[in-house]
Amino acid sequence: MTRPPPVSALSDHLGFWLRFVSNHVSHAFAAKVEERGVTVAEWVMLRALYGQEPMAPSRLADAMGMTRGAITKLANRLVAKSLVVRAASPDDGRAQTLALTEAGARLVPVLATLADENDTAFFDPLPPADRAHLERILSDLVARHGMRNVPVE
Amino acid sequence: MTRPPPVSALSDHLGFWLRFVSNHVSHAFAAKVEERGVTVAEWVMLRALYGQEPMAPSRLADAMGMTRGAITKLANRLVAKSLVVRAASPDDGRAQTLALTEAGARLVPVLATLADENDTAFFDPLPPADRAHLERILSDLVARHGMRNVPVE
DNA sequence: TATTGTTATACTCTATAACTATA
DNA sequence: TATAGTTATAGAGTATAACAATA
Repeated sequence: MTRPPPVSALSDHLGFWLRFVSNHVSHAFAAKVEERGVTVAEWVMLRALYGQEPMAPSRLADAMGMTRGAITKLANRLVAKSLVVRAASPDDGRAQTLALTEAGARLVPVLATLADENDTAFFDPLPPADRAHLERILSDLVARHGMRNVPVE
Repeated sequence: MTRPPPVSALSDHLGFWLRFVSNHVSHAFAAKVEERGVTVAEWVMLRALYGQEPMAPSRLADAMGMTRGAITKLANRLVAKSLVVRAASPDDGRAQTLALTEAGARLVPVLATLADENDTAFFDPLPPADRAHLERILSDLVARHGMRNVPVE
């Protein structure tokens, strides 16, 4: 019987550790916002609409890096929860707009506070120099690789 | 009309940047392994089985941080692709084992090379000191928060 | 009774493609 | 004919709970 050739382990990759930590932070945040009845993707859409004029779904699709079909589905859920309203565009019969309801606008600061708290709980134990360094390295990577899509997963 | 109170932006959180970068790396890797006909979760299971004795699904569930139901589904797909085989355990009539087929064992080094290349392409542009620092900070966070589950998303 | 594993169900997120209505 | 948006379908991932077989 032949021995299996040695191959790299999952943990040999920086990408692995990045995903490990990122998933942990995201899952903790997801659990918090779900107590408020929304998912992370829904939070991202609510935040994108907050303080803005009614917005075309296609603009949201660009901003969130999702297809228009995905935006429709997400918006449907938020409309069903009475956090978002759809309206026909006055100038273009094809166009729709999405905007927060009053309840949606009230919810965003609550969710933003949860996001603040989640981040604080997770990263505050780090020495301040490490936090700053992490932030700089990550934004460096974003710039180097020209990343654009806002993550919602 | 009342102005909306100012709230933190998505990008004010380190968790946001972490997810941003992590998703980018993971999606690039997912695209690569999918050319070989497997998903990232399937790769994680294949790697876990590589070079090991036939393994109980429940052990894989622990190792991968998934439920037994999820493991069954994942294993079903890999069995259908002839990369994994199921067998009854000799000593316990309830128990099953999962193991790589020859094709599965041949595929793992190929996928491991893709993982190496993906990581290199993404992180090599960083100054070596930054890479080392990033690695240290991430493993520090893993330790501080007692994270255990291997990420497969 | 407890445990192993499978199956069923359901929900989120994703993408592609067909379709409707309007420009 | 192009564009805006919706709808339909499908697949991957997640989880819970019911179930069968065995211990």
